[in-house]
Amino acid sequence: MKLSTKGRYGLTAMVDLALNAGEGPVSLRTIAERQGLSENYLEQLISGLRNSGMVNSIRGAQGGYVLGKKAEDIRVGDIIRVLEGPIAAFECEANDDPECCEKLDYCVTRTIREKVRDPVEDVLDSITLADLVKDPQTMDSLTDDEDKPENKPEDKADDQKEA
Amino acid sequence: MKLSTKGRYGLTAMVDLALNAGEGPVSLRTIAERQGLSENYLEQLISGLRNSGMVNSIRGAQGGYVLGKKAEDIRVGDIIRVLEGPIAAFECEANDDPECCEKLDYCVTRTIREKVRDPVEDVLDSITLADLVKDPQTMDSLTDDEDKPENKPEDKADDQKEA
DNA sequence: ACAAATCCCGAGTGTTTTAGTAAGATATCC
DNA sequence: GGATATCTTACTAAAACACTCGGGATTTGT
Repeated sequence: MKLSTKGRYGLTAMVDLALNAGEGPVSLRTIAERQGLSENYLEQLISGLRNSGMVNSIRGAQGGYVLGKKAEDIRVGDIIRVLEGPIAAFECEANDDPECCEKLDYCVTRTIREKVRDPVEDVLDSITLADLVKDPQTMDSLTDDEDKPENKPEDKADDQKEA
Repeated sequence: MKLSTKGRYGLTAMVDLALNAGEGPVSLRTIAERQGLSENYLEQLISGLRNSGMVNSIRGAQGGYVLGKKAEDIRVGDIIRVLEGPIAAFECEANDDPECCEKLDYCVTRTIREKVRDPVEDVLDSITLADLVKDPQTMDSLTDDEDKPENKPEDKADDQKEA
């Protein structure tokens, strides 16, 4: 479930681009250097973003990349989908027959698929690049927690590695 | 970003268990057969779930697994975290120094991390196993909540302080 | 025209993760 | 005691990951 470097680097690059929108193209070398990423690797990642129209490229010296649309029209979900494939994909395990679920009394894949996938995608699609470069307080409508306790629940249910 | 089979199989098994709650232990073989999964593989996955207290095991003949808490107290986010590690993890790329972001004018990782991670986790944590086994229409409150700003996912009397 | 900068593209590579299989040990019911 | 289960560890083929590398195409400045 965690984002791989593809998603992280790509999202980072997009935010960098958004921060520098309207100031001419930004080269991959510039992004790679100030974000501490591999330029060559970033090249591969951004090609998908270019193909999907989220960035435009300007070739040649003094070239680089610019956002292909307004930051508020680029959704985080779109970026993730391009870089990492479908979000929270649940596929029927039995086979590709869409009716297989009907035959199995206990096939729960479809239920999970319908109920979990969409809300997650909705959240990612509700956040745009513009949201990511806005000042923190304007993000409150998304996080909705000005009085968030932020207490770490003491159940450490996520470490089966150590111990 | 997509769930691996670990998350899918584990979630599927948990839903299966929830559907059969109160009817005695369910063996992995039973789950594996009716969901079309590998029993041996499922064994490995469920051990993490057991260690975190989400399922209890009964050994021996006629043994199996039962939910360790009520279905409404088991969050999908918890299951995913146990099986797949932290959700939507963004780590600082530079190093582990929490102050590294302060030094880089353009380090955007922290921004993304804070703004994207929490909403996704919130969604996953707002869906419980009970939601997944409920009839479809009762799930509407989760999927079309974009026009109800007042309906924040308040802590619905969940005591995640299990002994 | 030429060199430098830059995007573009595909191939190659070491490491890690995935998605299991397999086998044996332990515990419980009948 | 035997059948049924959980538990635990070890092993592995294949895929994905996270790059590196080399070369080609395009534009800019001189």
